[in-house]
Amino acid sequence: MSKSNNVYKDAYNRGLRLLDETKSLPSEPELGVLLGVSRTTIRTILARMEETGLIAWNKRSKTVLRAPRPDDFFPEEETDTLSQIIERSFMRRLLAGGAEAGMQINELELAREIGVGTTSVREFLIRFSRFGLIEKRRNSHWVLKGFTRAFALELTEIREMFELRSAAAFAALPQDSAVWADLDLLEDEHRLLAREIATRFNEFSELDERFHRLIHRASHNRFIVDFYDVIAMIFHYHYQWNKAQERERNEVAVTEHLAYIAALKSRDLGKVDTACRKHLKSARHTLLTSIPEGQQPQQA
Amino acid sequence: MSKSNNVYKDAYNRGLRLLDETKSLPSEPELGVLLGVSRTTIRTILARMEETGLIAWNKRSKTVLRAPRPDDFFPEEETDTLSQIIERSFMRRLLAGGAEAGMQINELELAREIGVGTTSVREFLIRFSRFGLIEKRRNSHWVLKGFTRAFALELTEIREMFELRSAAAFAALPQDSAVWADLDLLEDEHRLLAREIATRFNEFSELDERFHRLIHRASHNRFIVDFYDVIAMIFHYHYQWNKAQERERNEVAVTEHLAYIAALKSRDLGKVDTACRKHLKSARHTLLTSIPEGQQPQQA
DNA sequence: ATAATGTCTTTTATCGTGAAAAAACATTTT
DNA sequence: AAAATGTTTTTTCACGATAAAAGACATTAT
Repeated sequence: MSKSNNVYKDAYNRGLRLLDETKSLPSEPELGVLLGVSRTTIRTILARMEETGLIAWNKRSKTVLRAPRPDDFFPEEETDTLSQIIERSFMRRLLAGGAEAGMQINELELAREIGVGTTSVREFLIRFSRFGLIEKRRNSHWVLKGFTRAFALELTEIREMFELRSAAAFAALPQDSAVWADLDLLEDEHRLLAREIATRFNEFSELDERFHRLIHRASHNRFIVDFYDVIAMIFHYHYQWNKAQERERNEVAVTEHLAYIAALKSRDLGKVDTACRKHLKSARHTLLTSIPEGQQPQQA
Repeated sequence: MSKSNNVYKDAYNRGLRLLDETKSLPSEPELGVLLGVSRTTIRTILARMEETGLIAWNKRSKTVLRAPRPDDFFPEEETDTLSQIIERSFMRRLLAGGAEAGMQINELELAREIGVGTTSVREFLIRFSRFGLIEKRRNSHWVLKGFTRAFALELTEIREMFELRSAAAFAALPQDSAVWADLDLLEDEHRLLAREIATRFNEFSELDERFHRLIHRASHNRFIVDFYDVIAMIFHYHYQWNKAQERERNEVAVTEHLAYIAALKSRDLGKVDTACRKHLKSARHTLLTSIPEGQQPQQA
């Protein structure tokens, strides 16, 4: 097993959804753009669609024969990239207990446990190291620094610095900038979510990320934009294992976002600063209270 | 050739220097700590030292028989890590011209050109990506973003934010903190260098890095500390290819550092801020003037 | 009994290999 | 002739294998 065909399977699944909408599929290059894969993969997909009787394929003509059934789809778990699989596996071990700071990480063991090659694990760890949770000892093992209170504080310190700056840059953007329309759209989504927060509170995470990324992008600084990956990763996994008061948390956050948006639209730097600080403060507080006390970082 | 023994060769070379100082070598574990390698490697080193008649080795006794000659040392280029080799090779291509922004980077081609496996190149690129100069297209090639004016501006923006904060944290450190002694030592080195700047100006880089790292460490924030790696990398390579006005540049910088150090020692936050800003401003200016104008980033 | 040396086992670093996917080139269709 | 399809080549991704290096265990010396 040298390389899984998850790119094909994922694109195939997404391709199935196109069948509902049209009576015949567009050209191969067009499909490639639509699904974000190469023509090679598109042709593999079309070949299978023909095989399973979904379409009749002859050169340019790709006629839809029937609507896709649930069993036409590849199972979800087969569409994940290896690095997603490794990441999930690793994060589960890290957050779902038993991961002490200072612990050493064994590439070979991890690889065996997850059932993948060592190369993939190595590459994952290298990529993951930028999150500041692990560190490599020169030609030796990796060391886990732990998801500690210190980590959360260091993370939020940078986050606050970056976001305050980005928010100020955002407010200073000219009126004809496209971001204002994006902001309006996000505002509407926030309003909608606020109204139905009782049932849809779990949809907030995704909205939250889009909102903050929009703001960070105004900094026009790749280091600031990229740093949001660290924040997003931490929030994503952390709140997956910590659902305490999720509804209340998100309800408060939506309200703060709306105030923050209003401040941005006022373009009054003072108001922006206040609203931003208020939101960041409660975000930090939420994160910190969810980390057990007394957990001290063990540094060499 | 599955793995070069550069760890051994480098440790061996460093080990040779120990022979000048003593008549007999310490125990194997002690040597391991001294040279930063495992006992396995120490024993390989001792075996060779015995073979070449440098020492007489019998269990605990490791008597020095003769002083090492120049030809006892392994050639410098054999002591480099693969990633160092790849990095140098890559940076030469990047900085020494011909590297347009938007250009695509081919792992296989790079690997062939340097004469290493693709895995090592891949791992290097992943590690290197945190410097913000390259970017990966999802399951496809890497794209060079280029060492442009925009890059330099984004880099210095973060640098200034981080250093101002670190400097303030430094000045606020209690009098009994060990850093003040470190600062005194660095001050002495600066004074010494300032006196002999005419001949030793090329030694400034190394001192510069140590000084700024000391300050950044005061932030107690891993993201700030780690970010200095980006700065150090850029400065290291950039000034290796750009020696224009090196002496003048460094002369000014030494003076600014001394003022900066004095400000820190005064523990007056206003003075620290002023001195720090002044130095950072001239550092930015120096970096920017060395980048050709009109070179625009090509973004998708 | 502590700390060294001697020996054996495990892990890391790197390569070559092969399938998946992308990209390039050639041919046909509109 | 522009854009599609058909075909071939190249590149990326991931694995298992192997030597270097680290680490663990057993034995011996002080």
